Amino acid sequence: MASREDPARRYQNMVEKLKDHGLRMTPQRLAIVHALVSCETHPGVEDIYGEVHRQFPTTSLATVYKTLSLLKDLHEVLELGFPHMSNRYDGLKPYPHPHVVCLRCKKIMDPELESMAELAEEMALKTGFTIVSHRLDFFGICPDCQGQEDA
Amino acid sequence: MASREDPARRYQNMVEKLKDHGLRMTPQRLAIVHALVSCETHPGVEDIYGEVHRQFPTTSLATVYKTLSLLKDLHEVLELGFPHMSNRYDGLKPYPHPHVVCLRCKKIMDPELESMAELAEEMALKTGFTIVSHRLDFFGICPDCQGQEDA
DNA sequence: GTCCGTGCAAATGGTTTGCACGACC
DNA sequence: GGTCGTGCAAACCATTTGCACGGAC
Repeated sequence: MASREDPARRYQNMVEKLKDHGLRMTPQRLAIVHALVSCETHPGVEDIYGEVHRQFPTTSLATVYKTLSLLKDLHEVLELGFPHMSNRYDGLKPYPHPHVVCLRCKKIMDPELESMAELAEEMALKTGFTIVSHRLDFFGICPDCQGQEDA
Repeated sequence: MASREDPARRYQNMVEKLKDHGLRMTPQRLAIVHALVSCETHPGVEDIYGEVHRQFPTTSLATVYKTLSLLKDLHEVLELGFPHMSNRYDGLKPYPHPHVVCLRCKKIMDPELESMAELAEEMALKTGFTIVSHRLDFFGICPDCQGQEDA
């Protein structure tokens, strides 16, 4: 039973969505979609570019950016922008959810937190805002990096 | 009784902190600190620059950035970076806390939410991360903007 | 055959930096 | 008087855009 974040299913979803919108399925686009669903670690543009470039050495960074922008508009990928590091992308769970970022190795993980929906609700009530999205990030040091001496 | 976010108190705190670190109190710096504490709306660099520039017309944007960077390092101001809009600053509550951002008028407010500490705790337990900071933003439409027709 | 997507290169824009003059202590 | 801060201009750098060729349908 494939979960909602099953890579194969997500791959199909993305391809279908692109086709449904009359967009052409080029090898580069397929490779970008594949890179997105094959990576649990919230890849950056350079990661995706590297992956795609291995298969299609003429691929440009601009194409990666353009395709990511498309998928973002179709709500098939979640873009995580950071002030002091380049964007990271989540194609497996393309909806707002909490993240934990390791400040040392830049790894990004998805913690299990249930209470976000309630928090958004509480927010809307207290402020009168109509909430359309949110962003919750924790920053710290991951278990792997805690053992290491060097800064 | 001045609250912890009292502008006058925050102004004093910042000035003291700067002095304690052997930093010079120039008129520009005082004006920047003043602009920071006089604004409830999480001003952007341009806002602060505008305010300071009114008093000291020779002031440059670079000076504003440099001073903000200093205050940030001293944990006397909270910097809020956003992917698609320029940084906003909070000198009244220079510690991590939730924000609500109006997508239309770019207003930023501080909602009252208690449960963040527990959430961070839960996070640390579940992931093994040592959490050092966090960021929680809600995005939506504020009450003032909900009445307006135009997009 | 038509139109869209690609890839190159140049532009963008907020932020940062280098440097020389002038101001603070 | 020595050092730090300022202000100007140039550098930065991830991301975006313009445009002409080539590929998808």
